[in-house]
Amino acid sequence: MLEGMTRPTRSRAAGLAGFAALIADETRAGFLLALLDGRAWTAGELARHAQVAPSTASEHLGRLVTGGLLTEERQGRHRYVRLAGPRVAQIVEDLAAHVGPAGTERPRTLRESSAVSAMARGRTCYDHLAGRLGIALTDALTTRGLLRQDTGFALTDAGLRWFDSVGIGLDLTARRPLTRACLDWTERRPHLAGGAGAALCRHALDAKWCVRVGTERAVKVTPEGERALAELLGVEAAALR
Amino acid sequence: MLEGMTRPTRSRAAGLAGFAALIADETRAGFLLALLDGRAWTAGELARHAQVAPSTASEHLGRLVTGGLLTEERQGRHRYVRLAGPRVAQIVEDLAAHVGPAGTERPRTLRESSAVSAMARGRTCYDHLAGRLGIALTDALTTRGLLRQDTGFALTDAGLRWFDSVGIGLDLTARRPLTRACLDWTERRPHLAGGAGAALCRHALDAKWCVRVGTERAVKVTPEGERALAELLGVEAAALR
DNA sequence: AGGACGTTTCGGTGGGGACCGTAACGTCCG
DNA sequence: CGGACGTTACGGTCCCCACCGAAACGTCCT
Repeated sequence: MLEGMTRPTRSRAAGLAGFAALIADETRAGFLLALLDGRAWTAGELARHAQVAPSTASEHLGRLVTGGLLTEERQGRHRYVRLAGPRVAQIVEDLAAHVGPAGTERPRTLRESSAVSAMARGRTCYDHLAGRLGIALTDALTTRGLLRQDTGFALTDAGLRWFDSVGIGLDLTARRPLTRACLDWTERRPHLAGGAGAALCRHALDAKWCVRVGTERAVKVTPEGERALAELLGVEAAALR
Repeated sequence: MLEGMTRPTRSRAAGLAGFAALIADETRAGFLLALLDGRAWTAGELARHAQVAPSTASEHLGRLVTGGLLTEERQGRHRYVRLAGPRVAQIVEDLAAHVGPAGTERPRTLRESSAVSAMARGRTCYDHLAGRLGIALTDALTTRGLLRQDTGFALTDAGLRWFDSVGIGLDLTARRPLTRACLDWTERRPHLAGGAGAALCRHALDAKWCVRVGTERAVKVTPEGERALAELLGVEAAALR
């Protein structure tokens, strides 16, 4: 029996290939990685970032928006784009994390080197915290019995109370899962993502526990942040450096 | 300041794009979807499945193996390939699930239609169970308090005892997470994956709770399986049809 | 040994798409 | 109103790569 793919299977393959093709271009991949900071960028900013002509960037953005990876907002003569949502961010993260170890190249200049080490110390990963900072928080939550990792990756009842006591609201009714393990590509270990990770990150930035540094995704912990994290989670300052 | 991507960032973009390019071809995507059944296929089988010349399939397999998506085993004149591991399977699943709703096309013939409905009823998803069967098991575990989904996606202590009592061994020391939510592209809901999902699937096949049907990933529940699932988890037979 | 079969290598062809420059279109602002 | 600026539409070029067939290479079996 000359058994080929049935048509629905073939159609699925075409869809999968088409979707992957949106990411399978260095310029578009650069856009997506930049947009992993969770903010909105203009077309021109992305063009300069990826070092291509504005017309080229415009075409790429058209494809990414049509393909559902990005959403756009027009404001005057500007075109702002951002990742279409947590689902898309997660896919890009997962792919980037899988590639991470192999695709890494050593920094050559001082600027590059310090940018890399700032990213490794702490950064945002779309809407949650990553890098050593993200790992330190995840570890602290775990050792204090607020987060369980042995049977999955879930907050405990004590963890729910902790978020409440700190004043970080969690939406337990959201369709989005409350916790999710996001693999860190600098630390090679999972850190807290999902609704709770996003809420924690938002609170950390609002309460000035950490602030964005530079133009990219890097963040650094403030002195107040060190105090708060030591008091609330027993995080040692050394783990944040 | 003419701020472009730093070299490490550029390199990450190239790596991400290169990896995505491995999936961004309809033939290779078809291979990967076929291999999501978790078994090893020969080069010729995949060539016929995707309806390309053997030489073409050979080239594609070379790229997928080099790129780390597949592993190969040579046996005599045969070249067996399989997905390189759960991590790769998860990435393909996630991408396919994200594309799923848009890329679907209606079946035209009776054969196609019955194949589709068999897949929707129950199938393997690399190493765990999916389709209505996977959902039914996940729901049953949840309503019986063996699996918690509200604060993440994790087995409870009662859940650990349940697996033990049924005689399904779980490796609590494995690097791989015990539970993970895998989004089902027919049901649009999460089902149990990860180490526990794989162990459950293996046991279900070993104990003949379900058997593979057809040449693809579809499985169907046996009468013994219906009895066992009703007794052990309170699953009603109607939920499996 | 010899034929059948699964697989691989190689050369050649064709198509898709990434890129740019130019020109046009809107918007903002003096 | 007119110039600066961000963005887009278009035409054209170039390169990459998916594909095939033919031939070669191993392996299995008789």
